[in-house]
Amino acid sequence: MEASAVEAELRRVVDENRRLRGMLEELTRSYGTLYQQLLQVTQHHPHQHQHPDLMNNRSSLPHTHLNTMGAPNTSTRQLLEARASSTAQTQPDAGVEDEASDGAGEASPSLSNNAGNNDSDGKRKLSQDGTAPSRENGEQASSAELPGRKARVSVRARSEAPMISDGCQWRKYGQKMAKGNPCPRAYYRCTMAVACPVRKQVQRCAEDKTILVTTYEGHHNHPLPPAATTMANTTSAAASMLLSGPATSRDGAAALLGHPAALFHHHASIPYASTMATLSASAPFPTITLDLTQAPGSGGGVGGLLGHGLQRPPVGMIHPAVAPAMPFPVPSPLAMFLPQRAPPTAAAAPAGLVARQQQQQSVMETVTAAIATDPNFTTALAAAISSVMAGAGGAHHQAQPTPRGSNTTGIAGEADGSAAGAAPAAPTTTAAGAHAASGGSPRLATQSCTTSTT
DNA sequence: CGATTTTGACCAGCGC
DNA sequence: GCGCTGGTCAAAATCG
Repeated sequence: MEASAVEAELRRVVDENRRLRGMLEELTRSYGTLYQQLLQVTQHHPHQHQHPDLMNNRSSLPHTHLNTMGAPNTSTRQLLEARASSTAQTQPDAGVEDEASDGAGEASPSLSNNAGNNDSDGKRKLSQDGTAPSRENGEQASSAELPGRKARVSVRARSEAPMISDGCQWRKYGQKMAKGNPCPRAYYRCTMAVACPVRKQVQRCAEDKTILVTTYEGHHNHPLPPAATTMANTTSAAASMLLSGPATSRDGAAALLGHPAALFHHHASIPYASTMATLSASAPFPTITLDLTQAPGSGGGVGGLLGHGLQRPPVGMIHPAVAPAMPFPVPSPLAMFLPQRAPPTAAAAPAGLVARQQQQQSVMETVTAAIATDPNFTTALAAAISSVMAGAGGAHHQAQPTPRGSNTTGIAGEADGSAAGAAPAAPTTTAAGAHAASGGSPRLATQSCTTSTT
């Protein structure tokens, strides 16, 4: 009896495996189709905006927004289609530009409007931004953002270094002791351009000093190096998501809390946010936190994903300084947040080229293996795909507490107890970090999305 | 010597 | 109005 039961179960799993495989293949096809369409669109619509930020985004989109996804993504297609239509309706002047860029987000009213409306910058603006018409003009391109709202994107990453490497040049302009944290908070501004408005705060987590919390604010008004492009896209897109959310809501983040899928579908340009994003609805500034603290080996969700090889991007996107140290290639945006390690080995670059094809060929096998080795993951993947295919209405935002025990994600299962950070409502900053010890699966839905798209 | 960091002072917002 | 806090300035110090 028992043997037959096991056999039946095995058969069921095999069938499920086969079914999922088919779904993945379908997603792969969809991805390819979408990518081709995107290429066509970008080719047929030459630059219409001179804003360097937008230009930068456009050029980087195919790689950073799609490739880093690492896998087929029907929702991305849905996103682009939806955005293409919405763009045509709401921003006829913008053409397809916004479709390829981060759209309203990139124009980031958060900063542009801040430049004009936010009084906190008052006097400094006169001295710093007054000479930077590009900032004013370029970022005023977008009117989608509500005035006075200032989005921030917080990134949590484990790092021994005083500051994570994100590809940009920063100059420290201040340091303060923040209340409730023995570690000082450092203030940096981007120095890659004279009047670049981007600033960031760096502070170690009070609970776990190995975690470095970097908060970005603003949008670069200059071209970015490749290493920084993805980061900029990610943060700006995340910020735009917060700021361009339902206009009727006082807080876009709050609105999104109930629709995590909206985050994913509406802003697929946030390649990783769906994996570990936490939205703060009540903070002075709408803040989205990208939690990258759960590196491989820590038992965290992200590590679980990486461990399963599901976030394999094209090797070209691998951060050379980190990739060699990772069990699997890490998307550059992730890699750049990881603790800086020794310089890349000589074998890193060539190995990447060689591995590229091998990876593409073995992704399916890897996924299959992952599914086979983690039953929970199977369920998670199925649920994720189902949720994606069902549209944006089916998921729950991670910030909404999920009943304990409903551990349906393989990630959560693997990270059960340690990384299933309960971030109920996340009142202030980020509660999704590895230090969040309470159970639940607040990231259930968004992780599922990630699972299905990476 | 220019760029960057340090650090005390200043300012604005907010709560009481 | 006052005090607290976060954020920034800017002179001095330090670095390369």
